[in-house]
Amino acid sequence: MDKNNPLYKNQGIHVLTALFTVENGKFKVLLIKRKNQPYKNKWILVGGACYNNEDVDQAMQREMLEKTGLKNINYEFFKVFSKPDRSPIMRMIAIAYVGVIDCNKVKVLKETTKTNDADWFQIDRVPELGYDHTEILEEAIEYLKKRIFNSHILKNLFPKYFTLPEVYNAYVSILDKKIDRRNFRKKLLADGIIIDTGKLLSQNGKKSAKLYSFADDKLI
Amino acid sequence: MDKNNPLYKNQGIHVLTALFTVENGKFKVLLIKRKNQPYKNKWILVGGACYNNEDVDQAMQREMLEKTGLKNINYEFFKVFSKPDRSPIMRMIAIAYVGVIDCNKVKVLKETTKTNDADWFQIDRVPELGYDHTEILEEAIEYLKKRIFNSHILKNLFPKYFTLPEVYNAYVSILDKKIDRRNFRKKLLADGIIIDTGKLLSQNGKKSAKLYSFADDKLI
DNA sequence: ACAAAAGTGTTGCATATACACCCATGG
DNA sequence: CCATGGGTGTATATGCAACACTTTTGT
Repeated sequence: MDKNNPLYKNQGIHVLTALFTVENGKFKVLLIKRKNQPYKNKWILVGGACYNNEDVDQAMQREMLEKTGLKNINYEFFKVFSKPDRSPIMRMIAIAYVGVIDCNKVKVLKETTKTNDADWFQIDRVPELGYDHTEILEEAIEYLKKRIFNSHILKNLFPKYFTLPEVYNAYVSILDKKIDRRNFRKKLLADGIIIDTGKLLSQNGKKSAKLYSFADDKLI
Repeated sequence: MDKNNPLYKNQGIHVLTALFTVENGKFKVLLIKRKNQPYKNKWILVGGACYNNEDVDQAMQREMLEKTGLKNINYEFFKVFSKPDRSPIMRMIAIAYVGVIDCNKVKVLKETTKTNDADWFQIDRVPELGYDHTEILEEAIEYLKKRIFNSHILKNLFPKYFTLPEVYNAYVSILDKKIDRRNFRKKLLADGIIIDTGKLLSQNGKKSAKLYSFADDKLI
């Protein structure tokens, strides 16, 4: 392995996350705006370099903490993006993740050394993104839709206790289609994804809703 | 992105494949023996650098061609390995694939500039490998077992036409457990993985066996 | 009383599993 | 005629999808 062989010198490892939330029934993704070239003033997904003293999962946890202030977030690797020319500066491979959090728990930094804006965008109102991030975002959405019933990826979207209608509405927003409420409840309970806590939440003008929590153990 | 920042300079992208075969009912993996330090004379999985003018899939196809002389092989990415110290020479990330071929179609090079031996090893007789390849091989086997019924990954293990007992025995060898022959046939036909060609193969001392072929279209 | 939201069970269909006997051939 | 190996169907269980009415509460 010759570090100076032009065939494979100056390669870089990047990690990035399509970080989603659901707010008021709207499915949204966190984007940041680049301050400098290349893609100056373009919106992109959050991410950064993988440092030499950490593996890619650790790098993503660090980036997540730096970008959102949150620790121990559930997120999942979904694909490697490696087109040779995906970055105009140098050969850069992207290890891409999907995560879902409660945007109200987060204070996103509007300005950093590299960005001059940050915001949650409704999925159907995302502008053209820098780099190959438009493609990455599309694949991230597809991945999330596939995994939503077989993982705890939504665990950080809700507080410890939540009602069934809340989680139901999140699924509908993300999948962008109707789901049968009875089958939905049956499936999440049968698969042990959520647990009936026995508690009730009284709400004005409505029948009280049961409170559930996510199961602790990991799925597939 | 500063190429000289010591936090993330001198990173390298490697691709490697756990290349499997089944020969005489034995599940085997292709290993090569390193000629030089580090891990001199240790056996490792086949792989190499991803060049700057190709994406990781192209790099793997090129490596596969160089290592086995075969083109257009079905193989599947399964995991990124990125522990900081997995290579003692430099920071090296491994994009890992699984592939399955017919070892009799291949003339593996016994000696190259970097290797002084190459051979197919029965899975239960694999020696301790260099780098983190023992761990990668274990995960590759698990991945293959999971994917074997939902992909065409075995397509290159057989000639164009094959009999049901042949493919059945390969599945049994790889999964290392008994499978019901009737359900096996039903499943592969129902899922459209294999197609009955209507041809028959006469064999000595046995009832003639039907000839099947893999379906062309891609699965999941 | 009624509107709005939350609660809940049953049936049919499809998929997966378990299981055993007959047929062709060569020695 | 028997040993070997290849062929095949049925019955049960499980998982998934379709489907509507009742309860609570505030106005």
